[in-house]
Amino acid sequence: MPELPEVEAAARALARAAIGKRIADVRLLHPALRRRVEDAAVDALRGRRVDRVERRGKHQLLTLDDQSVVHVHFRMTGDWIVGPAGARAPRHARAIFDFTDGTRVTLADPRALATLAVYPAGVRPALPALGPEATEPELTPELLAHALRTRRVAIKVALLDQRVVAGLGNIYAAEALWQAGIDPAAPASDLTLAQLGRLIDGMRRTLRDAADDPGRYGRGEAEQRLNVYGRAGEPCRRCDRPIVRIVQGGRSTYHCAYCQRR
DNA sequence: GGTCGCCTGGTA
DNA sequence: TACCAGGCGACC
Repeated sequence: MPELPEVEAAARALARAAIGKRIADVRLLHPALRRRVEDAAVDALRGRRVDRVERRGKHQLLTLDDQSVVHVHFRMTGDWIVGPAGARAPRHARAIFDFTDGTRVTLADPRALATLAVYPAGVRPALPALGPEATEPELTPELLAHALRTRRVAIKVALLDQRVVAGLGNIYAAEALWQAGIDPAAPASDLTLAQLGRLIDGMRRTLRDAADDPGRYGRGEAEQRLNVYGRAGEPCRRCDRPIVRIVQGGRSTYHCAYCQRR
């Protein structure tokens, strides 16, 4: 559940489930998480109260009452599952937070690529640099042009760079480019201000549509609102020509070669 | 510019 | 059995 609207929904669910509660126990169930987090750091969470839940880009930060911070990134397939403590661990449970009121939040993550880090009070969480989010008014064509001025990489690849714009993933980057009628292979620095304006509109529209229905994309109703992603060979909803799949930076890009030509 | 590794699961 | 997968960092 990796792109911004989904992480936003997850962070809200986490806030509802955790803020104000005291941690009774934390267990890391997957060796990849245990490798990354010291036992002592996990133990130190016991007895702490969750004061704040914040989202920055696709990162989630839980601030505890002693000002220590738990940093979680879902990567590809992470999600929160809220339920009663004492129940059987959900499928693909990788970490479990039990609260003293008898409730539980589980990090479920089939691919086990999600990351979790604990920062003691006074240690700043080591978040990577993040650009503005597409929905923020400070993101203007001029600012985007500045960020991309030296970037010869394909615009699709640049959009996945969270330092440029925070929150877009592989699916919505392709969708935004379709909305804007921009060739995903165009060098990022070649785009005109007019194109960048359309691109920002396309990102906002894509994210707004997704936020209306933050259910899982890739199946069910959510995928019906995708215009290009996963639709290779199917007709473009604007011009009826077939959507094509290309690979950029090792990842699939779907686009309409007619509507999105240079 | 690109590739690989991290992990596991779903699907052709 | 092989390929694909929504992220991201390390590396060439």
